[in-house]
Amino acid sequence: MANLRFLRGYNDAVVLGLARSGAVTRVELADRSGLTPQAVSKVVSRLIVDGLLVESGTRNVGVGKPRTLLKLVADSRLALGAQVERDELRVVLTDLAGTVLDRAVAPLPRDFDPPTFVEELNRLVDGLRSDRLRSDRLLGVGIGFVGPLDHRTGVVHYPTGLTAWHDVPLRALAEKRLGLPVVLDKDTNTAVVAEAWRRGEELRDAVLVLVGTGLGIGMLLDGRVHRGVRTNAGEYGHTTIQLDGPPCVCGRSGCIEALHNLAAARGDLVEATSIVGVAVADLVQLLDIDHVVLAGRAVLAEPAAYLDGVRARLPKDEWLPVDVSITPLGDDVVAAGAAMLLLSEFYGRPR
Amino acid sequence: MANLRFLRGYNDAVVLGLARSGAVTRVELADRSGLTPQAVSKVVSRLIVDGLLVESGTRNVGVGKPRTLLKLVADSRLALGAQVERDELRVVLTDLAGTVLDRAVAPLPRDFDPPTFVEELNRLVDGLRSDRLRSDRLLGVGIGFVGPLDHRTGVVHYPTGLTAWHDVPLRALAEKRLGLPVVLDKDTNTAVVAEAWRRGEELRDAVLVLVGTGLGIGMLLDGRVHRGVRTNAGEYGHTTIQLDGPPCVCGRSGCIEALHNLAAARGDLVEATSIVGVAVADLVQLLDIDHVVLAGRAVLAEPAAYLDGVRARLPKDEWLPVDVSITPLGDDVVAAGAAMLLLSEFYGRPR
DNA sequence: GCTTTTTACTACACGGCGTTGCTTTAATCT
DNA sequence: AGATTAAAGCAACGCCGTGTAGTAAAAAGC
Repeated sequence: MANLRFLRGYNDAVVLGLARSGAVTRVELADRSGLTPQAVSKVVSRLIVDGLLVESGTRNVGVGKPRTLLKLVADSRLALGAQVERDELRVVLTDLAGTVLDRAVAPLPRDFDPPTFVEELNRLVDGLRSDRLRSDRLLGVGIGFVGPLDHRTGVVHYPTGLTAWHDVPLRALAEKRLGLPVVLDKDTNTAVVAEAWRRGEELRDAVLVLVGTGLGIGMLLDGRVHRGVRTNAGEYGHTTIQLDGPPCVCGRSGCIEALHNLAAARGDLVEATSIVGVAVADLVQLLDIDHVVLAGRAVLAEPAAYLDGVRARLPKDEWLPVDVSITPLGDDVVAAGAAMLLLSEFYGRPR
Repeated sequence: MANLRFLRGYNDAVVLGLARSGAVTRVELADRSGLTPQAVSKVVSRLIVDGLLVESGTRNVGVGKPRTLLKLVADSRLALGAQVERDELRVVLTDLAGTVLDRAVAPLPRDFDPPTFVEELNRLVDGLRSDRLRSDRLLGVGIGFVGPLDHRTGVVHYPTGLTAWHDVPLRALAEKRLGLPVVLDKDTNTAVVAEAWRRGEELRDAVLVLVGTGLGIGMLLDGRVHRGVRTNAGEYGHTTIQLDGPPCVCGRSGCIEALHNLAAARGDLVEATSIVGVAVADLVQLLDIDHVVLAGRAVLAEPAAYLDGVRARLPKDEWLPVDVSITPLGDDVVAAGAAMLLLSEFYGRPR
């Protein structure tokens, strides 16, 4: 279905998305969005009334009236984002521009259960929002969890190592306890949302590779996060890369994750990064993406080695340059992305 | 950009897409599209005026006025589709429902050049359109070509084995010679369009695996064909599946295609189909799709074996059933999909 | 220093979109 | 036969982006 409300929301999101990249003018917005100048004027005035944009000076580009610069009011809306790992909970506060303003980290007990988790989440969230936060600016909380889970219904299915989590309606539980809107997604997806939200239209086809104890990816395809039929896409760690390779915990053998972890365990960094490199090269060919972002504990421990390992394995065709980088958000990428996922529910393009 | 014309085109396409699956009523269209009954009435009356739909009887579902059945006028619009292989050109005529009405096949000379090809294409197209075709119903021609090529600009880059094809603006050449709108896409993409167009909303996340001399895939993700930044996505044949495997023509080693072709060459059908099965299982995990369609000369020669090989390797989790099938379009799938790609340019959802 | 030109931006009427509220039509139920 | 139920159409409406025309503010020309 598509109606006029959809139309307006869509165009508002397009303009706001362009404004996120930095100071712009109405004329540039019209050029880059394809909207007419009048439509841009209307959209911009709506956004100014809502406090999301402000005029900030002028820019002269030749003869004629100088263009009015428009700037995002980054702190007009804020969101919290949480990363849930098997041993740790991290919550960050970000603004509309995707800047991390504050963070809190707490350990989680071994094999924690849902009530324990929700209480701990509430404690960290309260700590972050009490400080300087007028509550009307805080939009909600995003949660990046390990899969499998269902993004649409907000239910955690049965993550390995967390025995008390079978079909837990986490979004509903958290919304009730926190009194705030909550969105739930896989950690790899929130991580790629972080990159997409911050870099805007520039990033349309990208993969974020999260290398920790496992190896998962978040896919941004044609500007949208690809989640698959059951929010389960991105399970790349258990892709076969050596048909007759060593057995893996997943039951199959020769998986990327198994080979990588074996190499890493015996201290063979070159081999470990090379396996990630081959795997990423395969992805680039399969999906035809132009950006690869590396993240996760393993990568952040040896960023240069992983960068080299991946870059060395990529196809060298000059007409297909692939940009490989380490996430500038570091350990915050999953939590910050969860916050931006929530921002995008309010200010991203409607579905 | 999104304006009112976009809005109308979008809703028209939604309704027409639902009507493609078979006879429907306005009430059902409203339910399934999310549009209000009144909006559906307006859309339907537009489509009836354009000759795309007709009322055809009533269906009684209880008390009250019976629902009016609406039927797609399948032959109100027609399109031609071409498949270009290294030794053969195939052109088919399809209607709005995706039914193949007629076909023509001709051999192509070894390492044919663009002018030769365009002439041969024109000859086959003329043969098909002279017969019974009032030209106002024929919308244009779609071409499924081997990659790499650029779907947006309609330029063929440099397919291996065709030395005269370096950056050839095939879409422009063909449009000029045929006097019809032309779209160009990779053969794997047109093939998956064929499945998507025929099966409608039912098919939203699927992969079509085309096994011939090479192994390529077409990806339908969230209802849209994923082409990647440079229309080059789907090069799955050269994905590494055996790190220390035999060298491949692509310069790397242990590629799916190399291993499959080696097994097939030595007549080991079990091994060949098993390799495709592992590769497809990897894809299902990575992309979280629920439909896999097998196609291509190798598959059509041994359909049962490939079906078994793939089904045996898929994860058995009951909550993730994956439907595996052989394309019912057989050898026509690429050409028919090219025709449907052209239909979708006119009657599919606008971008 | 004044006018002209160029460019940025906006006020307003308009056509087109889906929506709302009501009416008409055509079945079944009592 | 009348009541009830459901489908579908009609008309008024609110809101969307657009087209036209106008205003504002700078540089350029003389």
